[in-house]
Amino acid sequence: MEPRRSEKNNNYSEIKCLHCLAKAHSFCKCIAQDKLPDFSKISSQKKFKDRSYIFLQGEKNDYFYNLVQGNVKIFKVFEDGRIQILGFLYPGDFFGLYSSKNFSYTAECIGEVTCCIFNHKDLDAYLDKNIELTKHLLHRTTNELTLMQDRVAIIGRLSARKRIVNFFLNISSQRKRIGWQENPIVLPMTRNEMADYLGLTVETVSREISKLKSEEIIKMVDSKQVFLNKPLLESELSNNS
Amino acid sequence: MEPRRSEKNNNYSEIKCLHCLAKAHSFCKCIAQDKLPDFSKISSQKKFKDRSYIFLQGEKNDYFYNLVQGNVKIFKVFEDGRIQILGFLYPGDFFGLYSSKNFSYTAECIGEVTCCIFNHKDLDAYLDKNIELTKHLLHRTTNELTLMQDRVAIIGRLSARKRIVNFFLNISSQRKRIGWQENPIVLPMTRNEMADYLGLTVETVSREISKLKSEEIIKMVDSKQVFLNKPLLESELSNNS
DNA sequence: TGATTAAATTGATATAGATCAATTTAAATA
DNA sequence: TATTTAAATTGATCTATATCAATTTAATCA
Repeated sequence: MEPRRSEKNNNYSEIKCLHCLAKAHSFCKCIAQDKLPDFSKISSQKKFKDRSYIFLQGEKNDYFYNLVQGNVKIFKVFEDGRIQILGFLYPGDFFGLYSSKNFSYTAECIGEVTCCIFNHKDLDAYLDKNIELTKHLLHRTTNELTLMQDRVAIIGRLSARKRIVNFFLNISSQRKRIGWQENPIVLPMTRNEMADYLGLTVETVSREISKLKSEEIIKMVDSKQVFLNKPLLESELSNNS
Repeated sequence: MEPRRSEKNNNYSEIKCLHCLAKAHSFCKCIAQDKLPDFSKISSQKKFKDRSYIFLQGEKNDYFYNLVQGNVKIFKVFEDGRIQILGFLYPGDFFGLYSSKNFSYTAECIGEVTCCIFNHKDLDAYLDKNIELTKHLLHRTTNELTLMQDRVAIIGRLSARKRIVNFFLNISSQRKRIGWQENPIVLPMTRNEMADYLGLTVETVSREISKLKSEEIIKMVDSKQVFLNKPLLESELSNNS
């Protein structure tokens, strides 16, 4: 009989949100337990393979995504093939944006990824019923805006060395925020991706990291793990020489 | 007797929104006529002098601002005095952000300015009563975020020339949007401010503008007005040489 | 209106970071 | 485990933009 379980789709429909791993960090964390089954209905979960595209810059944007598992990078591509990475996303981050224009960037999976997918219309209708959620989404979006403003300033005005130092410190505090160890940090991205994120070239990133190593401001645990001498890094940032 | 007019303050209290010049472009444009007197009560209007600061980076942020008249620039200052301008604001733009952290940038008047000022608490309480407004604010903030992402890509990856070309074209379409003439554009800011906005120096801005002039891609009507050869400018942007 | 101050332009030079190229190291795969 | 492929590092050189400095033009003020 299965009266309701299979009514909508194969995504556990009404129960998936109850067991969601990312809920604690997601925009939907403010939804009360008893409202979750209803909320569950307006999204579906989908898995993506390593390096697959979730959507492409320029495509029609009808969906809003919430990252549940894995990492996603969002980036813009220029006519000449140059790339600017806008962000490396973590579980609980949302993307695709809440508006029905075209995607202004591409979203690509780094490793295996699971996302919740919301149709704009459905999400919009749900927001009408839940002002708390709407306000929370507004807060999160405002926060994203502030971070993006920081990046404009960093890319517009800081030297390569300072951009990298700042990048390391940011990763460290991000890790702390979500309860991971803040010191040896892990760089899940390649040097090339770091460069594309910081508005630099691989070579410059590599050279500057080498310098920081030789000055013992950082220490490589292995090629992906970096131990930070935080006081020295902080002083690097406020150093006007 | 004046039973209600002076109840709250000297800001026309309940009627100022009815006559607001900026309403058509403001986040509050979705508020119905009959709800305006109530909405009017949660903000006050204030005038600011040319070059005065509305708030400073780092100060406690208890207010949300909506620009009614004039222009405002928002910018970040670094320890060494360098500046990164985040935006030149027009009537209908909001700033100060809807969140109670510290201001992450400074807001300064360009010319005489009039602002609507909202206390966070009061605005927050009002949003609870008006989901339409909350959603609209979310939309606008999302839009700001998209624009800021564009700027990260532009500053991170485009040459000085392309940044300037893009800047001119943006001003032109912004003017069109608010119903002003889109071709000779007016540059209300100094070359120095342009440089601080684009992550360049004055000298570079000046030189690149001179080149565009000599190549007849732009033509100066006077030092502040620029006539754009739009097709040529557009092709500059997609030019990979 | 002339004097003062600020803004913009132009030139000469320096340099941070890009580009091109080779090598080393690490990761993926047969 | 050896082989292939990709990522990272390092070197040599170039170039776009910054810096320093002088001049011109425009704006402000007494």
